[in-house]
Amino acid sequence: MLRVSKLADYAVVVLVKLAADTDCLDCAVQTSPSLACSTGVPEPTVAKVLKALSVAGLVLSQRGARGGYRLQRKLEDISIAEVIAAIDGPIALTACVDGASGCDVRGLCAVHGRWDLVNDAIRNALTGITLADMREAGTPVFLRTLTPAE
Amino acid sequence: MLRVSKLADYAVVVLVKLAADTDCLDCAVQTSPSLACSTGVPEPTVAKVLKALSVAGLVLSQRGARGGYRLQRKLEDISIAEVIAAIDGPIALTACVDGASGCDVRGLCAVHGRWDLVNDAIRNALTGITLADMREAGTPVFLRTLTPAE
DNA sequence: TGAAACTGGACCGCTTGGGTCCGGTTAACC
DNA sequence: GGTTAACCGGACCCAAGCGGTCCAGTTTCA
Repeated sequence: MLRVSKLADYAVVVLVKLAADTDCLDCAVQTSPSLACSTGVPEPTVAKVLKALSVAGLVLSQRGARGGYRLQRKLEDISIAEVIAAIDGPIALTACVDGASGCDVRGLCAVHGRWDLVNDAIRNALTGITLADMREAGTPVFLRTLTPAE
Repeated sequence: MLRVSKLADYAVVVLVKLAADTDCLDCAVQTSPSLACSTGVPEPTVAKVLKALSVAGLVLSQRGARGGYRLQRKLEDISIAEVIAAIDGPIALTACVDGASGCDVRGLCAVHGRWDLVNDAIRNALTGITLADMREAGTPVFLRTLTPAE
């Protein structure tokens, strides 16, 4: 299904939320419990996401009392590709990308190493979209008549 | 990891192989056992892939003795997006795409409905690549300047 | 010194993809 | 007309990975 993990989805939500309340980067930090509350994502999950974003250099963490997280860069400077890579690892569609690991039928494979083409296309597409683009839809907080269509 | 399923990977391999031996569409069909042999993919798996490709209209199946499969269109007319959609279902990165099903925190979600942007970008990227492009790898053609965007 | 918050790791259940198997149906061939 | 070869359409099982949780440790502020 070519899906992105839920964690990556949460990461985008959390990052946008993180920017929404602290439009200046040096303002007060936000804690993971508060982010969990404002996003509706369970707190331990938020913590896990923030941790991954921290090691990836997308957010800054501040330990101790009055600690928390804040954005390290502006939303405009963070691409979706970076977020996905931070959470789910490098963007690689198949196992046999650049011959990394055991493609046991490589000798027979008619498209060996050609997924790189697809990978690059996807990567370029994701790099071209920033978190700021994602936020645009969210700002009208009365978001589109919540039709619980089911 | 934004991965594509192995089945979709196999599908591409099988389709390219299917075209390699029958460059004219009306030639003899190929059976799933023979495709399994020439691609190295287990036969039941090949059969499953071919079945899915058949219902998607990418290959034609011929039942009975001397039956088998053949391409319904040329490789140049089949995009990677179609193959992935045939195997893994519609290309949708997250569950909440176009509000399909239960995003239980939709009211809080700051990027509600914005993944469509990413989905479209991915879909366009995948639609622009055909199976013929994938096949080119068989010959040592360095037809691109594959600049990894990172 | 205690409380608040991040850090790092382990852990677990569930979903889902990958793979297999079997009976049924169709069509060519003898 | 019977046999055989191949697809068809399920059901089924196993393992890996993901989502989610928990806990002990560390850091910092009041």
